[in-house]
Amino acid sequence: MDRPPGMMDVAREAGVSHITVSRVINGHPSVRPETRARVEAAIQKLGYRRNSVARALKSRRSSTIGVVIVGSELFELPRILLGVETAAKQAGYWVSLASRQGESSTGDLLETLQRLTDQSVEAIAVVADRPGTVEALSGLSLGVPVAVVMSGNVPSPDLSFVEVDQELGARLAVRHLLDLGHRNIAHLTGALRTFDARARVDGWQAELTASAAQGARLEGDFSAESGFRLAHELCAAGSDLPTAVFAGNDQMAMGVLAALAERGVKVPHDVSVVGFDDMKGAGYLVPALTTVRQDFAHLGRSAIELLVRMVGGEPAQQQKLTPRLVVRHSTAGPRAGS
Amino acid sequence: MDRPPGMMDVAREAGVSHITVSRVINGHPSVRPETRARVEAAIQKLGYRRNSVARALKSRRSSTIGVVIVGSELFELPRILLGVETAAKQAGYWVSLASRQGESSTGDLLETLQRLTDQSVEAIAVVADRPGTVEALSGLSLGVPVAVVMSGNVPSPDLSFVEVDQELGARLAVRHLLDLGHRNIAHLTGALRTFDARARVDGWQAELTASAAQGARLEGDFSAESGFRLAHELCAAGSDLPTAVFAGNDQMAMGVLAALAERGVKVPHDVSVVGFDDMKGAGYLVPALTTVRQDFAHLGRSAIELLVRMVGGEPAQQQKLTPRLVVRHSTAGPRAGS
DNA sequence: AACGGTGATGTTAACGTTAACAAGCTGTCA
DNA sequence: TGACAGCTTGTTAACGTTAACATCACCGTT
Repeated sequence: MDRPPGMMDVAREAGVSHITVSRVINGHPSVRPETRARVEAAIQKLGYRRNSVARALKSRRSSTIGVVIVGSELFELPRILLGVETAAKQAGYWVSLASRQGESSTGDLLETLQRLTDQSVEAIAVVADRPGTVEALSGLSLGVPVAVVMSGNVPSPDLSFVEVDQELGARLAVRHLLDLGHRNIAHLTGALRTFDARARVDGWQAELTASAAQGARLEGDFSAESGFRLAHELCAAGSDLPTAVFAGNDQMAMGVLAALAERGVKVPHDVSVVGFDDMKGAGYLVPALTTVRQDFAHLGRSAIELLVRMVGGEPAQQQKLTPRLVVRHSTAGPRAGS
Repeated sequence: MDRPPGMMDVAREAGVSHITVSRVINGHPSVRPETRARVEAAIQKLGYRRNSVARALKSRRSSTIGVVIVGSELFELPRILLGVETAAKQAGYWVSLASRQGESSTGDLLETLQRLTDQSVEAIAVVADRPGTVEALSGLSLGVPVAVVMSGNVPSPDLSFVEVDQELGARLAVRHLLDLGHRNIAHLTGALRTFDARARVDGWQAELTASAAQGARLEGDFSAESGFRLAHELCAAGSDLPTAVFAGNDQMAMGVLAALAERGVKVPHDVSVVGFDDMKGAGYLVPALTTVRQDFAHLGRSAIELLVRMVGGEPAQQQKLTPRLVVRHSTAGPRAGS
């Protein structure tokens, strides 16, 4: 025979019935040790492996979690994915991937989710950076637990949320600058269609008004190029140069540093710069970038752990992870004479 | 009833037998247009979706490709994954993820692969940066096509390889430096246990000896920190400072730039620096980094396309993608007086 | 000695699909 | 007219597993 051995084959080899084999495999208690040993020997001998597809069909448990990735701009996606995969493996789950490029027409999202449920995944994690996606999601009921990773703020009874507190992160960054004595703190935002960019703007704004400080806001898109361009704009604007810049993320901060270097503006002497993410190598920019660290692997892990609990019957919940300010050398007090 | 409708339900609704429904769904030619329409209406009405698990069980075609990720140091993994997912989707395949942290004990790798075949994936792509993994792989036969992504050079009749030509990339980088007039070109390598680091060393070495030039070689590990440390070592060594540094990747180049800035060594005036990868933002380092671009998405796409063809019966093959030198501002001719 | 309970094993029937074969219907040609 | 081809549709039987129920032996109890 060519096809891999099944329970029947093992059963024949061990001189028992196939159901006994099933029981051995699933660790069912009522199997005589001796029988168990015989079955296990047969399994060894034949190199039997359980057919997980048949198992999924019969038991309606696929042991698979679907992961949908919506925006591909997510720079730190791999770290999330790694956390997801690790946690899933640990919990005995598979990870099935489904990304969606381009803009989120709601129907298209639904189609992706359905493709996933067609596979009978037991739960779905949606990594989404756009509020639109979350709204689309909150409407439909798929019959499986869904957790949204990264975005928050759209409470829905059936959806779980796992996110790093972006607003808090922004506040930490801005407060750090305020503490250093800055009163004019510009914010070069990420793409405002994304959730995190908005939350960071909110945090920046809130902290600024709380301290009666001020600062310009220019919209970028998370790319280094946009940071570069906006920093130049800022400089070109002339007179009231901010003494500190809060960039939408580290990529943008890179662009800012590049632009300021081009203009001969010294960081942090003339202008302080703060990023967001703590991307790989952020500590080796020149100067080493002060930034807000997000633990992406943790994010992914939490999402899966939450989903596993939801599969077990627990209700949806919202989880906010706490970002951490990492102070390096791109921030300092404002120049005395300005 | 609570469970989703099956073919039987659709068949009843349309007044045909379930097998006709199957034929409609699979686009079988011999179904009368009128019948087809009736079935399609029933499908619409009931919101029927094919159960892909049952399909996989019966037809032994799961439409799933397994992706194993071995090293997690792969900085550019997400781009590969994106290419993989996109191509897979296009070809009508699912992507099932399985990463393996830590060092590659061969048995462990086998276990991961088997977990994948247990799911009856139709093909497996292994993203591996270590030669060890490839060797382990070349031994065993899993019964499904396997393609190795990233690593190359271990020809095996059953394995396909898709890689960016690392050696060529290194040669492009070094030749560029040679063309500029550099004769002393140091190489700060990536982790030498990885395949690409080794190939880059080879390329650097080959090009150097071909031009009777020279240069020191220091081993790093692809991290910015190692680049930083090694660049300092290089400077501390004293007298015969190289006029150019070829870093193992862009991260290391970042570290190099940081270290040189600290030492007051001007790039590119005093020393030229070349990286590898063309990571996001490489153009916004100070100075903008000359580097070798690898098209990772293309890599992922090629791997999947190759696997799909292999599923269709084509033999294994090796594919090398060509990297491209991106010249920016971190390279220039050596200082006249040195 | 008969009874009920428990623990170990087996029998049967799904899960929802597709493959293989069978059968009916239509139309054409000898 | 009958037969054969071709198109359409249906019947039956898997695929490999698990759930539900059935069976049987064995033990302690009354």
